[in-house]
Amino acid sequence: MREIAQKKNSEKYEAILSAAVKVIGQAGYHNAPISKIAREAGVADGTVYLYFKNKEDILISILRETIGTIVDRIQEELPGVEDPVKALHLVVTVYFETLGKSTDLAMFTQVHLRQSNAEMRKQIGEIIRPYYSIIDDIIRMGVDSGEFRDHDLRIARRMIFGTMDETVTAWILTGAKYDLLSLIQPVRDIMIGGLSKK
Amino acid sequence: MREIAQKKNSEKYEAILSAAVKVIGQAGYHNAPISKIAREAGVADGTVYLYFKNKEDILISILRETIGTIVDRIQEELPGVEDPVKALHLVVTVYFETLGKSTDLAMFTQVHLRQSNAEMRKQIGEIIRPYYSIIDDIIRMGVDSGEFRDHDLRIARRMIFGTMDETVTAWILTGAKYDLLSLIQPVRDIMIGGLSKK
Amino acid sequence: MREIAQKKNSEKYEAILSAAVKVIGQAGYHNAPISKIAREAGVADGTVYLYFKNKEDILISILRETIGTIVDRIQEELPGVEDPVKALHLVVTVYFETLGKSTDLAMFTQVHLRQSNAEMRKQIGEIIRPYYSIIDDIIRMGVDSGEFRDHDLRIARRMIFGTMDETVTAWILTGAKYDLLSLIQPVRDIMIGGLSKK
Amino acid sequence: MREIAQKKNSEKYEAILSAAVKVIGQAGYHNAPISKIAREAGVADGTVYLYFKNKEDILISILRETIGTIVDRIQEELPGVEDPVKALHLVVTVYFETLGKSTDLAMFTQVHLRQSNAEMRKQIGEIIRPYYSIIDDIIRMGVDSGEFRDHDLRIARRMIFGTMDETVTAWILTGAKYDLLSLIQPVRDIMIGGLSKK
DNA sequence: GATGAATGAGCTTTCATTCAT
DNA sequence: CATGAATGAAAGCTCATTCAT
Repeated sequence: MREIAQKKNSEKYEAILSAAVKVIGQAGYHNAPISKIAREAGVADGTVYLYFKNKEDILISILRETIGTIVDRIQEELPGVEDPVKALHLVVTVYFETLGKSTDLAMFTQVHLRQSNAEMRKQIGEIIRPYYSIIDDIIRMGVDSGEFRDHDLRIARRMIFGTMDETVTAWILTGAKYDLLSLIQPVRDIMIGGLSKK
Repeated sequence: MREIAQKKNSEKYEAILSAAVKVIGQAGYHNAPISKIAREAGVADGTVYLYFKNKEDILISILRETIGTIVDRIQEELPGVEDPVKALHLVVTVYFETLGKSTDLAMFTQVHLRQSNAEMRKQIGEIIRPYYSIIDDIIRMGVDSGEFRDHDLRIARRMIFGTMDETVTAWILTGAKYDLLSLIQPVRDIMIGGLSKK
Repeated sequence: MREIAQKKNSEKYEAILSAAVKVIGQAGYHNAPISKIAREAGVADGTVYLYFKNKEDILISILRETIGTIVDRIQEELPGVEDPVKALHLVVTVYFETLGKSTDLAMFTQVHLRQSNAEMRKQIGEIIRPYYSIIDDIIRMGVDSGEFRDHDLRIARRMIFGTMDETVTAWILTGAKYDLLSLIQPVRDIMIGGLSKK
Repeated sequence: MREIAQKKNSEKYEAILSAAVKVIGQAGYHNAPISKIAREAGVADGTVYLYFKNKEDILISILRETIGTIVDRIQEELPGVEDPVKALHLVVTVYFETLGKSTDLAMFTQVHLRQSNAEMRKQIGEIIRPYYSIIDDIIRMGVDSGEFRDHDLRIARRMIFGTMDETVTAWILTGAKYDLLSLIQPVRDIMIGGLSKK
């Protein structure tokens, strides 16, 4: 098996990933043949396998890049934020901004990524972990500062993540007819309500 | 095409449905050939098509029965409940109880049901609608009674549904190692926090 | 295997045959499931097998009855005809009248009957033989009377049959928009031309 | 869907087509699984779909090539022929020579091609049209030269085509035991008789 | 005689992946 | 590095036929 590592900055690697987001986002994982992705990327079918181990690897890679981008942005801006409410605002903002910019990417993340088997879900879980860690840190920050009640961390995290997730899914599945960013404030508020002391 | 209607109470219909929950729940929709479901149900492949129009119809039917059961139970018990907090408690309880009883069913609902195409999602949406309606009614009840803040209905609903959904998904994907029912109280509390006035 | 003989006059036997002509005539042999024929005939699927050995047997039986009717009518009227031209006129007339009356039957005979395998073709050949004999007799009659040239019998027969066949096929495949009977005269004339001495 | 065009000169394209003529010619369209054709052609099942859209496309393509060859040959030689009788002779000759050379091809054309549904018959009709045109032209030529009576064009064409068709069908269905070419002369003669003035 | 539920063989088509060039 | 022709396994679905009732 040829080496795939460190091709990740190649032009074709990026082209294939973009093509995959578009094709899978619009047609779904099981209606997105490699040949279609390759054509969209302007490469031959076989070339895809020079950059990705297999079709699943494409799915995973997209998620890794997407979540990577989100986590990077948050970790870059978060250090300057001391207010847990503002921190949560940042998390929601980055999430909504990233997915709100591209319906293909949103469809991919919220809908088609779900078409995965057990092994892939394990990998997905690991990729998402740093994102969860950030949320956990914010909750802890709020609890320490006395602003939040002392919730079970997992429950609080799931409320935050579940609310964001459901909001974006509903947005994309109803046709992305409004600006997702307009929901940052109310979504953050209802979360804060759930977390805060009375 | 032979008539499929009103075979729904037949023994074989139930057998196929149960087999499908089990096989799809464990292997996933796209790794669950009809032949596997049929074998599990103890019938011939062709028999499946005497009871279901096609493979998608099985998926939809399972959801309809599951959500149907949940909605029925809630609508049966809800009329006697006047406190919105208790009403929400009921909703969470029925949801967690139903899915907490069968990991196959939970896997099916939380994970594999997501493996659907555009057309199926439309049907799924219609089946789930009454469930959303119940949640909306409870929110309105709370707002009217002055207990809840006057949230955007959709935001509030998504927070409630997203939180429950994420909670069950996390439970099932981490191996269903604890009793889902133990989370009813804290999940309800964090939701109420998000909805309530300070 | 149960006895099928002598059921041929039964009401259900006729009902199934009629239904088969209609269903096969409209949908084609391979799009005419037994279940569809049975429903059209108002009987259960299994009942068909009390009257016919299998699906092919239905096809054969229809042809036998149709050709039988045609041959019977011709043989009934032919003895009074001494002019070979008039005899040929009779043959064409009966053929066109029989098929011109029912587009389902015409589609069946001219189009869908062709969907047969080697074994069936053998049977079809035997059923059609008496029809060929009649045509042969007429040609001989004309040759004996000095009206026709002394053609190779088979060639002449094929010209006659081929011309009729092609005429009816063209009529039915172009939508049966005109009266088939209007072609009796010109078709007969061109045949006679081919057969006659200069 | 990958491009199929212009693969028509490929070696495999020809191999599949030949295999299809053989397999369908011997077993019939509905008894000729793609797998059998592929094996006969020495390719994998999937390869067939690189060269043909689907199974019907194979049928149509064979006809197109066959009729194409016949029409091409006739149109090549016809311009030099001014006698309508000789022209008709040419038409019969080319038809009989082409089909007389290969019993598989004859079986295909005369028997199994009939196993088609409505949509395919439409396409078949269009492919055959130029062949009909040639016959029509010859008839007109004969009428203009005063050699033929002024027949209804369609009747005359059907007599010609029906006679040839029936002749070849009878030849192939009786086992191709004699040389089809020996029938050119008598078949032509009986046609000419039908067309000519007394 | 009649029913119709049940069977299971069989077929077309798709597509991830490989590998000779 | 790149190509794209070729592969062949895999799966959903239909339907002629049987047989217990």
